[in-house]
Amino acid sequence: VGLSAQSVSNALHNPDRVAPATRERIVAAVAELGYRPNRAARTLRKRSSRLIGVRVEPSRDDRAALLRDQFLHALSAGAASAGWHLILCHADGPGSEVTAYRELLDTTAVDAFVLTGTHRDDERTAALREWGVPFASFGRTWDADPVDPDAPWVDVDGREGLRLATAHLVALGHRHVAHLGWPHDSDVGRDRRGGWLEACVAAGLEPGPDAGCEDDAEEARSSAHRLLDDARGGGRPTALTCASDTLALGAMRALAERGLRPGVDVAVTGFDNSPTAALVTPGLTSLRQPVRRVAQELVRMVTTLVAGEVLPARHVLLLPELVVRGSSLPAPPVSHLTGVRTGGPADPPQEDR
Amino acid sequence: VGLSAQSVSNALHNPDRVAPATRERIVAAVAELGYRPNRAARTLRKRSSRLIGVRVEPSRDDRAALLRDQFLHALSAGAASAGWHLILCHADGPGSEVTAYRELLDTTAVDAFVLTGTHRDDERTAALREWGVPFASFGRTWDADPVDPDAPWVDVDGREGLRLATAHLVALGHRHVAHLGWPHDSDVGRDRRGGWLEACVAAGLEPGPDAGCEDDAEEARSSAHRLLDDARGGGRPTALTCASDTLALGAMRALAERGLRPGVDVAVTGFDNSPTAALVTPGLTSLRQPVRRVAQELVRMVTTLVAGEVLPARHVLLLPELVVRGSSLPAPPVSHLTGVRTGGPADPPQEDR
DNA sequence: CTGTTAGCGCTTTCAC
DNA sequence: GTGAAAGCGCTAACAG
Repeated sequence: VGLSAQSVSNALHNPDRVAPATRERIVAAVAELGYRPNRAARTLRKRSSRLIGVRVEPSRDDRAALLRDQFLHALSAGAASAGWHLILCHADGPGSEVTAYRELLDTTAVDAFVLTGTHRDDERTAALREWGVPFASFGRTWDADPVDPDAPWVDVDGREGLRLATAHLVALGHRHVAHLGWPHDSDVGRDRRGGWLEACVAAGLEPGPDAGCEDDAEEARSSAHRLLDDARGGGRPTALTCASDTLALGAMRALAERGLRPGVDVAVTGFDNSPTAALVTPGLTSLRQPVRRVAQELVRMVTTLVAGEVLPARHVLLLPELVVRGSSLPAPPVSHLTGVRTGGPADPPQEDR
Repeated sequence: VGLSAQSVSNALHNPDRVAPATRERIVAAVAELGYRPNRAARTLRKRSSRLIGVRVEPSRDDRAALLRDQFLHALSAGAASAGWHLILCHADGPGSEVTAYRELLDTTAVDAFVLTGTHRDDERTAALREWGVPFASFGRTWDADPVDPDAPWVDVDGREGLRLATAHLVALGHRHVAHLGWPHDSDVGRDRRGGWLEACVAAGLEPGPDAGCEDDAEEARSSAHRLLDDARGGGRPTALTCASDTLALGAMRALAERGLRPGVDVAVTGFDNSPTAALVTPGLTSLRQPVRRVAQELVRMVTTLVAGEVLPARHVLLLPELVVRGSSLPAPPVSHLTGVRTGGPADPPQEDR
């Protein structure tokens, strides 16, 4: 346009440093010629790539881990709207994850990381903290470290979720509500179990039996059988709250093996509201995680941190929402001949607030 | 090490241009100092980023689209083992996808793309072809374009899959096998339906009724009801092959509404072997897509293309594998008291060949 | 076989 | 308000 490259750069990034008229001319030319700044050159110069590293974990076929797919999409959407991109980071084991992070960092390939499923004494948070790399985590860090328990995270309130589920069951008249959760050394598991316990106590009920097992449908099946043989809390449980959809689906299999109908004979609730929950018959009552909002918050956090600004809130705890389907409702599905259905695949469109 | 930067570069990328002794010295120093070449600088100089662009599509809650998650992981693994990385590309609508690709290209952010779910007259393949950008697709391009029907793809043989499923049902004694597929304008749907038809004919059976609907569990439910009311092919269908797990799950709901038991009263098969298939009760017989191999082939293809070499095979068609579970087996699940189970969540570990 | 030169496209700094 | 100079870290091309 007869101007120096510099003015173009300024016009695009420091609009106030350039005469309004000149700027207009430049912007017009940029649009017309379809000019796009070169990412690599900018990265080289600014030592910042506007790239967020995320690890994609291997999926196990026996887990209803579908949340991850939605999460990645939402995260990608959030990043895109802020002019950022996601780069996937591959690590085979838990140990190699830190190595993979280091490599991405050293090659100036990423500015920040988003972690998922952080746990107590997580080596990833420790490493990133030590390196001074911006990051945020989906899931509390559950950090016992008194030095800096302040790693930024966004999480969904599992305790409140299980309180909601349990209260829902109590409202339906259940007096013997059991819980199928994760092992006792799991912070998330303890949190969710706590919600069940609180709701039972709040309703003046003696809590039913509870069990903890890995997030595996087969283990859940055996554990559910044990719970159904247990009469603590006053008689066989008539309702079963589970810490995840995977566990709930395992429990539903146990019910089927005993000739019991989910909802009608024993109410079952899950957690995550995975697509599977809507697809099984009867539909699985579950707790929807506000994945979109989680992702938005995470992007906001890491971009803020990369900009060197201070976070308004280092921890965000969002509320899950109960989605009621047939697995917790006493009425059996109505015949197709009547055209009436009970909670099934045709849930109302899910506007993820 | 008292050597020039150049020799270091050579030692790492053109090992034969440097004296073996010098090279060893360099390699040792590199390891000791933890030197990592800067990605941005290399990209700038070589005009190549070793980045593959992939779009993550929005997930709908009513589809068992879990394959995507596994696929992304496998692709990431394949890329990593070749020294490449995946960058996620976000696009809201189908139109903006091409725009998003263009932007990633213009900023030299990516060297190639991997597409999924390509269809006839796909604007993405058209654009990438026109731009001369290396890409490969998971899913045939079904290209009717006679000019260059040669876009590289990897796909899974749906026709053979439905042949396998149908043959399995025929072997169990079913004589009235229906098919629940996708709309007739879907190439994939036609392909899978063809497999069912062929297997029926090969077994000397009059094909049962068939229906096509969108990949939506609710639509599948109504369609399944219609099929079960249909007596073409000689009597009410006793088996139902479906073009996807989502459809099969919708069909299983229809069965439940009629008081029919999957497997025992009407056999059902799906396609994809999504995690949901293993988690429902009874387990859903399905066709496993060799996702890992698909991903490996795709990475091999795009890296070969980027290197400017010629592809040994531009099209790779892989075979799915039948995974038999309770939904297609006549015996009802054995009581838990006996300890014996029929096809359920505890499938043997799945070594994705 | 090794070192020097140059330049990828951009932006920070500083004259003008 | 605008332009010139310099350099981010790397590697292709060539000279020594």
